[in-house]
Amino acid sequence: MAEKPTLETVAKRAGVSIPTVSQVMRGTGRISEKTRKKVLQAVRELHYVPDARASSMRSGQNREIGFVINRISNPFNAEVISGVSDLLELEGYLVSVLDTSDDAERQERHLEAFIANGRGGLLWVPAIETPQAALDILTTHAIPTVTFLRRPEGSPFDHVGIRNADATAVGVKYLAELGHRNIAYLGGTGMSDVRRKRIEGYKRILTELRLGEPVIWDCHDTKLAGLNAMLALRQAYPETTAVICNGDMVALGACLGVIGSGLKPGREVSVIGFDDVEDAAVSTPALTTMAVSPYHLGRRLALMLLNRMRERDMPVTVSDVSAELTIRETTGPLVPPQGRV
Amino acid sequence: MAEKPTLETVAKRAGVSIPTVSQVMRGTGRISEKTRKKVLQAVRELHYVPDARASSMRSGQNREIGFVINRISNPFNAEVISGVSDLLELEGYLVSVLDTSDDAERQERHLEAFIANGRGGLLWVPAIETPQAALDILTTHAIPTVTFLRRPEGSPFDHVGIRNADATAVGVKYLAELGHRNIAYLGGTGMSDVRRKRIEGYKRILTELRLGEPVIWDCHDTKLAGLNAMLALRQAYPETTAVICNGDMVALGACLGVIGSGLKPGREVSVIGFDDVEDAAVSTPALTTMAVSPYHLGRRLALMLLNRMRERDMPVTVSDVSAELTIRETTGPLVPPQGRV
DNA sequence: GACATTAGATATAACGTTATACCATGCTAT
DNA sequence: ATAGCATGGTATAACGTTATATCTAATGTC
Repeated sequence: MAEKPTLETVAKRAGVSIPTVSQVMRGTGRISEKTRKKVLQAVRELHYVPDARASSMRSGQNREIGFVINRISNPFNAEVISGVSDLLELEGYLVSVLDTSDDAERQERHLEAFIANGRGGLLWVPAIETPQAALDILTTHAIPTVTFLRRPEGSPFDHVGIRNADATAVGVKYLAELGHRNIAYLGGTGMSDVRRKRIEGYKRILTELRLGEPVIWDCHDTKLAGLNAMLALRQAYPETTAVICNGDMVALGACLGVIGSGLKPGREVSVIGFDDVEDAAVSTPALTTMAVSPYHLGRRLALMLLNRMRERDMPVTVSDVSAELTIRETTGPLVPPQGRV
Repeated sequence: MAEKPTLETVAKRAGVSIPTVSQVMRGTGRISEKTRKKVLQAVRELHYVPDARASSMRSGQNREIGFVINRISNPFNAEVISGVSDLLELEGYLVSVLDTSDDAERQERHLEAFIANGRGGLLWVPAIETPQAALDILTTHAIPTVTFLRRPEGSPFDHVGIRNADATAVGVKYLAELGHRNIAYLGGTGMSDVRRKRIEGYKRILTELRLGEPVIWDCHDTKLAGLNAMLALRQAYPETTAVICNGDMVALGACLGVIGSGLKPGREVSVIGFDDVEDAAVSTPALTTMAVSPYHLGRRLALMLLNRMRERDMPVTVSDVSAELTIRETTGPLVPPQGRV
């Protein structure tokens, strides 16, 4: 039932002034060992916790960092969050995560709330249909921001991403070397920056290697959607013998679809994923995928934000890391439809 | 480069006083349509966003709610977060998520930060080794709190959980009816409230049905851990023909382990999971599991917090929902080890 | 012994809001 | 004409901190 303790309460109990308590809490100023002890004692007794709002308002500093992300539940994102948190917490920051579900309106609410709370910095995976206004509001409020994965048109922010076009090309090329000629791109909806780049790489290598016409099949980024999409795709384009997917979840679903058709991934149909989530190595058959280490990507992301926060007028940095072709069991040489060659 | 806009800036530009702007923003007080228009115009021009810290400090209200959770990346938790967010955002609240990784020290930092920011309410999955002190600090600061899944000893908070003991007993009983006599409990580490309850139910039904001695096998709550644990378990107790698992991830891993031994889940070894995550229905073979709807659980959780926030001195409520046996393909009648009966 | 220096503390104002109380008007009723 | 009352707005203080300036002893210097 006790009143919420404040600096004043503590000061009274310790028999000192308010600024003294404040200085003890922060370890600044000149304080004798004797009064320090007295104050800390009072703090303990009252369970005093400084009010971060008042503090950050007055000092203009906030050790809380926001991570506005498109889907918390995506395992890839979840691992990124781990990497980010581990590094930032070591530096004394706190990371709180806001999920937009890729909904631009929800995202706008979150960004506003973020600004309203005067947070120290922002990590941001922009929602797919992010309007220019969202960028503007962040710049006018001078929020240190680093975007992740998706980089909106004309963004003035630092960025950590993936070499999507190159990675996809590498994957398709590998499939071509295995003898596949009808290679589809499976997964994703709408035209996010990421997907556009990947499809760009896909088309580029297709024409470069003089393979067939591009086949692009939309679906959401879940296993179930991948499963259904794979079935539908094989119905529409039965000549397809290999797919490269927009993400591991889709790829894992696609494998289930292949199995469901009585075939075997890596035999009749080859499947390549993207991300290398934990499950990829563990599922059966183990998924061939374009691997990036989400945990380390998270650390890099956090690091870049720290730099930006320390040096507000650094030139804008864009850091794209490459993905590595990780060959497992869902890819294999082309086998002719029936009988032997 | 413009200064950060405040009520003062807006007031000056609109040619009115500070309180007037404040009232327009909140839609309170008596304001003529004419000045309202003027003020809103100025707000738009300056991209003014109210400072939530100042506001919540003065008014004692905070529309931000924290969800301190043990593992964001757990798919079950991720779906709960969706349910929570959807409901609370509809009510005008903002949900920010903090991940403890089941680490008591990290959890303490998060709870302190939570209090420091004077958030409106707390949803909390306590870390496994949560000390009494963590409960104390929340009560002394009078934070409206609802715990989820795990209920610490002597907790004074509202709670939403699962009828763990009963659910586990139902699952084991079903396995027994299929003819299984050697049924192991697989998964979990340490003795969280949840696991204790489930094991309690497991042992109770075992003695009630006069089945064999309990076999309890620890492992972390991931697919990979489940896989390895299953292999080890079969090594140590080859007579085991059925397992009930601490969670779907473990169960899915266990199935992989069974497959890896050249056997088939639902045939030689039956597996039951817990939670019914999205993957459970989609994996092959589809997982039999004790289903609770995480999304709806999340909504219920959110609702309970809202009640508590509105009515601070309501009696403490504990709401345990029951899980439903959802039979799919990983359970089947006992088949004798070799040859026919 | 006068003066500067330092250690150890404090008084005061400010951060951007909102709650409360108050003050002008103009209008109605008598 | 004047009390009474809405209507539309403002002055002021307070929320809990921290930055800045200031103050008092005690110590050191010559």
